[in-house]
Amino acid sequence: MQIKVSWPCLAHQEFEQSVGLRLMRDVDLERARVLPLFRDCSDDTFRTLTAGAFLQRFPAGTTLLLEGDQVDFLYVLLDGIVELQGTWNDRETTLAILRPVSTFILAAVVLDADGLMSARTVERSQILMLSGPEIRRVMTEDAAFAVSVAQEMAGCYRGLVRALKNQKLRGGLERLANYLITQNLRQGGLDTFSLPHDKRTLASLLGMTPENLSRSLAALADYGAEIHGPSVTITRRAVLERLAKPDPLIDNHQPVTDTLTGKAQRERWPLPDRPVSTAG
Amino acid sequence: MQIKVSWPCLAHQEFEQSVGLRLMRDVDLERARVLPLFRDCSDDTFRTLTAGAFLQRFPAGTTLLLEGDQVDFLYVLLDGIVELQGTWNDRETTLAILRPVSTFILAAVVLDADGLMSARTVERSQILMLSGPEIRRVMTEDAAFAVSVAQEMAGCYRGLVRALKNQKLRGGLERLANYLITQNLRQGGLDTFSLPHDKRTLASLLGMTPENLSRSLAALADYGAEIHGPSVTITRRAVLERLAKPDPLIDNHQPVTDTLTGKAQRERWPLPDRPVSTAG
DNA sequence: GAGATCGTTTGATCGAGGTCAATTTGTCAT
DNA sequence: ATGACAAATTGACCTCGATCAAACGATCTC
Repeated sequence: MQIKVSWPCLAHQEFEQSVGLRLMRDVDLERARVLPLFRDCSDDTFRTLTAGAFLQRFPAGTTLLLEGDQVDFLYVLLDGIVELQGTWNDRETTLAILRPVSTFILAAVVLDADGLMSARTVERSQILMLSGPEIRRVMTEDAAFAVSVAQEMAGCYRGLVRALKNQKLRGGLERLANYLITQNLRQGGLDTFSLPHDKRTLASLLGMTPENLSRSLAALADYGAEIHGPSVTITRRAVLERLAKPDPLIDNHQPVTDTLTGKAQRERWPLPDRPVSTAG
Repeated sequence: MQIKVSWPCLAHQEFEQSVGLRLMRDVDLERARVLPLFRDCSDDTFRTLTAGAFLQRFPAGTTLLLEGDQVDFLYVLLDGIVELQGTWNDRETTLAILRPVSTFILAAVVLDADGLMSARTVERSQILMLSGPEIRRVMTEDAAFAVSVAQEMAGCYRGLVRALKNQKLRGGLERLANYLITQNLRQGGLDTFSLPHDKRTLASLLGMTPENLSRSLAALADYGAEIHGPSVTITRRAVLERLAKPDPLIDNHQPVTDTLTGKAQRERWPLPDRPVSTAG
């Protein structure tokens, strides 16, 4: 299904739409262009990459990639929510929840290796798929693009270091408290906000069972946070923070303003679930 | 393909030696040149990077870098052992143990950010230090080098994905069993081999307390592995593997032959502690 | 509206793993 | 050897978090 395009003919378009697959429109190109990954590359590079790319809509619950699979594409989540998960011995854990605009499985693409995690859509999602071989080829020709890839990888890496420290150094209640603080800041810092996912998923992300998450949420009433359904109210922030002890070397509290650029913007990933808005 | 560096004047050399600091000799340059990170870059790039670099010996137990510090250098461990650790709230955990030849804190260098982990020497170590700003500058000019950096980062990233899955999906005994199997394969696969670190460090790497590691080691007698001091003997491999259930998507069993190249070689890092021999 | 289904909550129980303390072993310097 | 110190082991105990089971609530279908 290689596509070599100026622009799609009608028949092509009809076919693609029938399977939820489309070539890229200008609007979509715009959205991709402003990503840190593509912002600095040459027009030529960008054109090459997007020419062979395509855009697809997936319904909720679709498995995009199974761990162990050969990875043929770099995925860019433009709309919707995607969960990255790992499995072993009938156990399953959520490694990250992605919101637009995020890339994923870049590492596997760079190394032409198989994926170490599965990816599935949590909600109906629009995803841009770029040819893996093309990415690798283009990297060797456009230093600026290769640098962007390295920076993106570095950001992802640091996200994972944070996640690992979070997991090894903190207990469940502490992880939860920090998650709420982070989430609160990301959503604007008001005293009341809402949980962005169902609790089953959240529990898996935090490395606990749903039962335990439920109890922990209740327990936070004594520590300045009250939860009713998906709604969270921080009643005594100081108390909550005394429990959570947030640390810039573990928690990334980037408030995600659209104007944010540079190194801060760069460390953008397995931050369990932070909306990184595109500047477009 | 030797690189002629302009050699330091005598006074300079004396000063440097007095603090255990040296510019690089040809032998050292050779060792660095064959690293995946430098193998593909131009002679020009390599010369630029190494000209401003220097080599230093550190005694055991030296803290090279404290988490949160600004990172000015890319470190390359040429000899010895280095531990990467993270801290929070008076707790401490080992994130990786590095053996020659490994680079570390590359992500922080790429993004010009502060380090998320501390680094300290476990044994007397020889370390090559390359200017961070130089690395960033050179990346933009030599696409091949930028690609190498991206690949190195991708390898490190995948190592961390494995570590996180290992931590979240397995229990302590399972982590230990898999550690032994991996270690055994790395050391040649004989039935008897030895633990490469003291048990305190190993416990921290595996995410458990020293007391628990001790008990777990004893418990493995029932699962086909007997441990006496630092010596491990696998008595019934099948039984041990039935407990461990090793998985290529978590455990990297690369036997580290010197001739190994390509994508396998590429995924080389936070593999808790595997000797990556330089091909030289 | 009745029933089915799924996610969440709650309770009771159990096991893994952490903590504290005491003992043993090993290593090194005197 | 002896003593000193650190590492490793062992035991007792307790906490955290997992598991099993049941009840509850919301949503959807019929």
